[in-house]
This record gives sequence, structure tokens and C-alpha cells, in this order.
Amino acid sequence: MSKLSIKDIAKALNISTATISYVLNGKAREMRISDSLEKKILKFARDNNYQPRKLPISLRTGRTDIICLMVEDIADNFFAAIAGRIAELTRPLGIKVVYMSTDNDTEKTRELIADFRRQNVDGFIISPPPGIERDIRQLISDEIPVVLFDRPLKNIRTPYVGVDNGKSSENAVMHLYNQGFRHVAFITLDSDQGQMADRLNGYKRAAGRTGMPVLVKKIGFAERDTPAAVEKIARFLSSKSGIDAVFFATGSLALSGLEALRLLSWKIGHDVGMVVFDDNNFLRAHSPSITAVAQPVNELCEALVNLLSTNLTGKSNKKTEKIILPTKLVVRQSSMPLPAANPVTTPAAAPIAAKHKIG
Amino acid sequence: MSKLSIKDIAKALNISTATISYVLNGKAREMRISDSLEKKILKFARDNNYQPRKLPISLRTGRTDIICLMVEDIADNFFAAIAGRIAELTRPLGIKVVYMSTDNDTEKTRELIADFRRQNVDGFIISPPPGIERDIRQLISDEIPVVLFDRPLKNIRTPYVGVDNGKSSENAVMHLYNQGFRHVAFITLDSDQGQMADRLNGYKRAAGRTGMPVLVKKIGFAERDTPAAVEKIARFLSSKSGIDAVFFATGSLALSGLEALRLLSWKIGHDVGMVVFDDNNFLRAHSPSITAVAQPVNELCEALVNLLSTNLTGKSNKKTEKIILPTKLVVRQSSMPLPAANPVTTPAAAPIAAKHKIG
DNA sequence: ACATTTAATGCTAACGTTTGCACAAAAAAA
DNA sequence: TTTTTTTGTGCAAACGTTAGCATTAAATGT
Repeated sequence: MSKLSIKDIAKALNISTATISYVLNGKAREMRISDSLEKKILKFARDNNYQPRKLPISLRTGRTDIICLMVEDIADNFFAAIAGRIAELTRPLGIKVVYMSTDNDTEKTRELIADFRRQNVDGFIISPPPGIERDIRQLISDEIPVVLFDRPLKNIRTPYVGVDNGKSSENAVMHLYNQGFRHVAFITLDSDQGQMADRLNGYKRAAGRTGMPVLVKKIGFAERDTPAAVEKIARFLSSKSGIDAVFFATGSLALSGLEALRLLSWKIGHDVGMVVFDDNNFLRAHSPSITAVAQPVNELCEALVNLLSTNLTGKSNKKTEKIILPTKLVVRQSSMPLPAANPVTTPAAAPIAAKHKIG
Repeated sequence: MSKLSIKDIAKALNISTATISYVLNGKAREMRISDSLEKKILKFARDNNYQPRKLPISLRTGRTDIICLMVEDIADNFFAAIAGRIAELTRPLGIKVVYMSTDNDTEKTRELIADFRRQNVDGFIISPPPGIERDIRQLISDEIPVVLFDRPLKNIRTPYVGVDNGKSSENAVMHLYNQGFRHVAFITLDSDQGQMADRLNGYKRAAGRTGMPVLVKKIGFAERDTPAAVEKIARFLSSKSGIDAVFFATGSLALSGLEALRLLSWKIGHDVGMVVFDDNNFLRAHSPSITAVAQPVNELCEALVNLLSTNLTGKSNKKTEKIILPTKLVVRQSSMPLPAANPVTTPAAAPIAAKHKIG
């Protein structure tokens, strides 16, 4: 009883495979199959638990119902959340998701795209590494649906979903300013990624508007999760005098940043304020809780799946919409005003009262 | 130039598709194709950038080179790390990975397995929800390779990779005891998962050995990531008198736990010690850094992929090895002895000196 | 009675590969 | 020569479906 095929049914019922196919695909009416035969086929299929294999269907129709998700690092908090949500959203559509981390490596990404194309995936959702424009264009000209997200790519006509990184970043800094911070450092990645440039620009704009000094440290992409990063951040923060808040351009940098602050014995909420671009449960659970710029993961995924699936259904294959979603600044304890006295070098009792709203 | 098929080559070179297939699969020798013809075909294929489609190959050979990864929640730190590593490890083997979260929901998992079987995936890597034994057995009897991990399933002959949850848990508690803690609470999930039972038993064994009281709080599976969990943990911790350390049975509970501690104004390292089952960067970055039982993600994934791929290659399809890997207790600041004076209700200056090893 | 429409179903060629076997030509053996 | 072996290659079936067109039988129209 390994596997019942449409042919077996045909033989058993002494009818043609075509008729069965029609009935099973709900085209009985259209093809004017008699009710009695339809019932008979349906009954037989049910009774024998017929399960159509997708492989031959794919071969015949050209659709695999598999899409490919490519992000910098699937293990990263933000991208893992995206992955989970996308799978949830595509499941009701009968679409499966294969994934792969690009490591922000152009050459690797190129190979991956080729691999997945050979695998005949129906479409791509990509958070693109720099320099991949050509390959994306090739996909488009081969009419394979692609939706980009997270990082904008210049001069390319394809659907994109993202947030306004510049504005969000600017808002976050303005928030710090309004809370009384006057020397906000910005720790970012030294990479070509468009969204990073936007976040930096937002920071600079806010600095310009408020007259605050521009205090930027770029961490090399390769060393972003290493002890070297921790040390560099610590050195930077202590080398500039007067820093009273730090804004981290990405979640993983924030982790290194926390270690740097520990190294310096700077207490968040007492010696220094903190804001992070990208939210997660960890920042909420931290004591003091940490203010973050939250990307709307859910809306983002919904937009991605929407865009992709309308393009998958072929009809309006030319949707090249760009969707920019608002972020939400989740204000927590770490961006509350510092206590008046501010003796940077002397740790003292934690100043944060329990009355601050938690969460 | 949409797609060059083997047929096109056959036509262009005026030879049969069979010959081409042989040559392209390196069977030229075996099939005694002449050197000159072989070269000609190879050259033509290269020059015209021939890319064989995998779909018909799969149909013909029955292999899709896709495996399915099913875990409770792909967005969870631990599972996301697993997902990333597995993809890395299978890539050189030409294997792609589709994933889906089970939400620890038996019925959903059942449907997912059926879906993926129809999709003709070559094998499964599953962190199984309770009650899924039957479906796993069906996979085995249908000769579809499966490897289970993370949670043991009773009475089932299939490869499994995991850690010794009981022993690891016991060790962690013994560590706390040795550090001077005498009232260690254990916060776990109220679920049927085998590994959770093992962790609880390990805790109990350690309590027995040391004469410490058994202080267990089970959080309902559904509410594990909700404010309700935070509140329950807080209530529990404050209801029992004398608790001086908390051991969390899983990473996500630890997050709720941190919030609970904040609610109570208990300072880790001062009022209370803390250990978490499952490590992540966040625990390292936290101040004070938090001691954790680290599962060897990399070794775990290597074992999974090894086991699965030997079973994929059909030959020795009967490997049903169980592999238990050692965990590593990563000792950090949160399990250092508390300062002698221990006024639980009065927050005071942070007692943790910077000299403690960071990391 | 004959032609035409309509209803009900079947035939068969795809989809792009792989693979067992057949076959022809050339070389070797008889 | 004739037969056998070797060498090189092609044929065609198969994998399990789908879909365009063909076919048959019954019903309707003239």
C-alpha cells in the first residue's frame, strides 16, 4: 500500500485518468462528468486515502508552491521572527518556505539564488546583501517573483517592504534629547547596507536639529559579534567626554554594547541612557528595561506575503510597489531622564523606581 | 533564453538525450561514450550554460533533496540557532531545508507531516510534540528517514539526538549548592515534554542529595510568554520564604523570570542567584551576566545531519542510534556567592565587582 | 430519416529527466 | 567468409499528473 496513484484508481474503476483528475480538481461540472461517476470517484479516492503527489503536478504546471526566504542570518532574533511569521502566513496558501542565510555575502547569495532557481522555487523573499542588484534584475527579467525587504536597493524596480529607517532613527534621538540627554553616541556597523546609512543619517539630522555633537562609532561587519567589538565600543565611549546616552543601530550591536557598559561600570538609567534599533523580548526583560525602535514584524510579513503572492498568481505580475511601514518607539526605562547628579565614575544605588511602567 | 533542456541539446547536436544524460552525470566511461563526443557535449553544455531542472530529476529518481525541519517555534533563540546551523551543514550536501513551527500542537504537527510528505521531502528532523508517536512510526514504516531531537519520545525506534537533561539540571543545581545557595527554586513548564520532566527530576535529585527543599513552580504552557507568567513567578518566589536562587528550565521562562525579579526588586547577585537552562548571547550580555546550561548546538546539528544523511542514502536505512551529548555549564556572575548580609527587602548598591570574569 | 447539437468520457501528448535495453557498426575470432 | 565480441549510441518507457482535443452516444431539430 505504498502509494495509490491516479492510474491505480483508473484501473480499479475502469475509467481514464483524465476523468479522475478533473473530478479531483473540482472540474466535474465544467467537464460535464455525471454525478454518479463523480460520486464514485470521490468515494473511491476517500476510501483509499488517495493523496496526490505534488512532484508531477509541479512538473506539469511549473509551480512547486515553495518560496525561498533569504536573510542575512536566520538565527538572528529579528530574522527568526520574520521567518516564523512568514511560514505562518503562507501555510494557509499551501506554500512552503525554504530558507538560507546569506551572511551578507554577495557571492554566496548569488550561488544560493542559482541553487534555488534550479530547485524551481516559485518566488523569493530577500533581505539583499550589497552588490546583488544584477542577480535580482535577472530574476525579474525571468519573471520570477521577488520581494525585497529590510534593506533598500537602489535603482531596481521590484516590490519592497521596509521601514523608514532614517525617520525612525531621528525620532529615537529626538526622544533622547527631549528626555534631557545631550551627548548621544551612535554605534553602528561599517557596512554598505542601505538601511544602516539611513539610520546614521537620521541620527545626524537629529544631531543637527538639536545642536548635539555627532559621536559615531562604526564597528567592522566581521567583528560585530566578537570581544573586539565590545572593547572598541568601550574604548570609544570612554574616549569621548560627556556621553550620556548610547543609541545602537542594531540588536546584535546592543548586546556587545551592554558588555561594553559593564566593562566601563556604566549603569544604564544612572550613568547613561540607551536606545536600540530593533526590539525583542530580551530588551523588555532587561533591568532596567531598554527602549527600542520596534519594527512591525507582523505587518511587514503580511505585506511581504501579499506582494509576493499577488505576483505569484501571475495575473498582475507587474506589481512593483514599495511599502514603507511605520516603526514604533517603545519607550522603556533606559531612556528615562538620568538623576540630576551625574558622577560618571562612581557607581551608586540604582535610581530607577519600580513605579516605572514595566514592559 | 528562458531554459535550455536536454532535449534542445540533443536536437542541436543531433544525438539522443540519453547520451547527454550519461555524459552529464559522469557515466560516460561506464556507458562507453567516446571521448570526442563526451567533450563535445560537455563543451556545449558549458557554453550554453545548461542548468538541469531538479523537478523532473526528482520525479524520476524520487528524491527532492529537500528535508523538513519541524520545531516548536522557529523564532525561539535556541531553535533559530539550530535552523541556521542545519542549513549550513546541509548546503554542501546539496540539500535544502523547509521549516515549520509546530507550536507544540500535535494536531498541527500531524497535518504538517502529511503536507510535507505530499511535497515529497526526503526526510524529517523533528523536535516532537507529545502524542505524535503514531505519525512518527508511520514515517518509519514508510521508510522515510526521521531524526528526532531535543525531546525524547518513549518506545520508538528512531535516531535521536539530545542532551542529558536530568544530569545537566542536577549539575546546575549542585553548582548553586556549592556556591552557597540553600533554597533553590525551580521554574518550569507544565507540559508533557520529556525533556522538561528530566530537568525537573534532575533538580529533585540534587535537592535530595543536598537536603534542600523542593520549590517548584510550573507555568502553564499557553501562558509561558505572557504577563500572567511574570506575575505567577513573582507571586511564587515571594510566597516561599528564604529563596536565594532561581533555576529556570528554559530560556523563554527566564525572560519572564527576569521581569518577575524586577517586579520584586530582587537584584541578581545581591538578593538572589540565577541559572538558566539554554544559553544565548543575551544571558552573556546581561549585567550581571547569567550562568547557563549550554546545549552544544553545533555538535547537535552535526549529529542530526549525519544521522539523517546516512539514512537518506538508503543503504543503511536502519540506523536508529540515540546520541546523548554533554552540556556545558557556563558559569557567570549570577551564580557567584551572594554577599554575606542578605536583606531581601532592601535594595542596595550593586555588589558585583568588575573583576569578575566577563563572558 | 438525417443532420446537428449536447452530454459524457477517453486518448494522448506533454512536463524534463533517467535508465534498461536494443541496436548498428566495427573489430576480432573462427 | 561467417560468427562473435566489443564499442558506441539511440529508443522508448517511466515517474504521476494535467489539459487540449477527440470520440462516442444520446438527444434534439428539421
